[in-house]
Amino acid sequence: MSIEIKISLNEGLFIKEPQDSKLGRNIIKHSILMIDEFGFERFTFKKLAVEIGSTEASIYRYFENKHLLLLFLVNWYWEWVNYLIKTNTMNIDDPKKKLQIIIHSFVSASKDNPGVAYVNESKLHSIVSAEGMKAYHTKEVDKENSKGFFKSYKNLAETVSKVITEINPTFRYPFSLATNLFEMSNNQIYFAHHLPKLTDISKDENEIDEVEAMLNYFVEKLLVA
Amino acid sequence: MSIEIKISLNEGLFIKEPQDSKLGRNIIKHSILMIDEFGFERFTFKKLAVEIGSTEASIYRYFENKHLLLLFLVNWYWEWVNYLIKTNTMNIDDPKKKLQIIIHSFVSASKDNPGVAYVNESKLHSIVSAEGMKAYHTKEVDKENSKGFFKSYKNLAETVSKVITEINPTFRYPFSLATNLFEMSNNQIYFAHHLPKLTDISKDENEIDEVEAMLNYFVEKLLVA
DNA sequence: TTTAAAATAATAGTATTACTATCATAAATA
DNA sequence: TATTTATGATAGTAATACTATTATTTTAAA
Repeated sequence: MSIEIKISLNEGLFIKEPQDSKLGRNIIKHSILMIDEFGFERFTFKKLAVEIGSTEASIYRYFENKHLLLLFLVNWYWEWVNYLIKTNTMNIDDPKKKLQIIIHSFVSASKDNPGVAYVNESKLHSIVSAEGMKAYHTKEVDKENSKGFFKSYKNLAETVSKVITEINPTFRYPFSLATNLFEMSNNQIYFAHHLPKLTDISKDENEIDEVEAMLNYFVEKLLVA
Repeated sequence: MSIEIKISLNEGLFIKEPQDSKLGRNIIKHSILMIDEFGFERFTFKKLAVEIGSTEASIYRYFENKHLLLLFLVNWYWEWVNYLIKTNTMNIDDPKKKLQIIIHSFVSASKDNPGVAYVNESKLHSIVSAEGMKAYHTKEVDKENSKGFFKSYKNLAETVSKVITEINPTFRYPFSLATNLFEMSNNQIYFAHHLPKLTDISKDENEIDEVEAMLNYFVEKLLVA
């Protein structure tokens, strides 16, 4: 017996719910592995089809194109982080403690978690860190935004901004700080791995902990000190 | 009579220096306009060639591919911001004042400037804000980094981090803060335009000034208060 | 001013990508 | 068992991202 988590996402993100069939779950699973391995640009539906022993046509029955597949994965991740935050802060009253848990979730949504069989949360985190922003840096943002394709990120920002406001009701930039904590977390981890001169976070060691400490320090200074 | 600025960039970024010929400058000029108009994904050398009345083959003599062209433009922008910072802080002693000027340069490297004939700095700023991160979020980062293709960004981070350290010598994250100020500036402007629920910056009005005020506030809190 | 060198244009061609369409077969369900 | 539904196999198209070749124009040197 096990607890099953199914994350529901905006129906416009897919043609057919991939989480409800074996092939669909296989698409999710192997697209995560392959995007992480080859990068988004070099990832194609053709390669994915070969990998999972299916065909391009079959994959196109689930996702309109690889951009929407990425958007699906990124949304899944945002929802996942939201879920982690909700469950882990549920019984916590102190908003400062809550924000610490949020920051911990941002930097390590991968570790310690039960997880979903067909999602490698750790690799999905890498993808979000390395490719996530490509999901909303396109000429279709406005159209896609009106369809609610970024709802999960907005929810996340909303959740975090509320905690920020709880800590300091006079702070004027709760949403900007919320998104910046998330973006900065991803960015600085990415920099530590690939462009170390752009960050103070050291590679190879426990950069996760360092980023966490840094974000906590920033938040302390901005909201409390 | 006029002052001419020529920004020299890493020679690996291009096959033939585009700033030294009419066609090259045309490539720069119209690629900026077209990437801004259509977005990076939909921009192609074919379309650019038609636009400037040249051919794909001719453009390929200047740039290996469109990714390297983007990297060229983004590097140009980084150098340009660096140049603005240098000239505008030259006679300033107070490091806090210097950082204010730096922040001003980040948010509005477009306005008030003399500029270069074949570069629309304002649109280039939009491109950096919307597409800039794509220049280093690829599977080739490490290889390209070893070739020095991100030198200009590192220089910028170095310059800014020094000022940060001048303000507060005990601050432990000068590089992370430097890059974050830059990234946050671009991000929050982009959010204000396209995903307003993710930011506190209001659209349409003078979002530039708002972002500037926010970053100044953050810096004040983090380094001084 | 002629001549050679260099830059650009014109044209063609290839492999890959991002799809769409059709039909056959297998699996699930009524 | 019949029938809908999902998947597989196969084919095909238009666009993209190049490379190669040859012709023509521009520039610079002799």
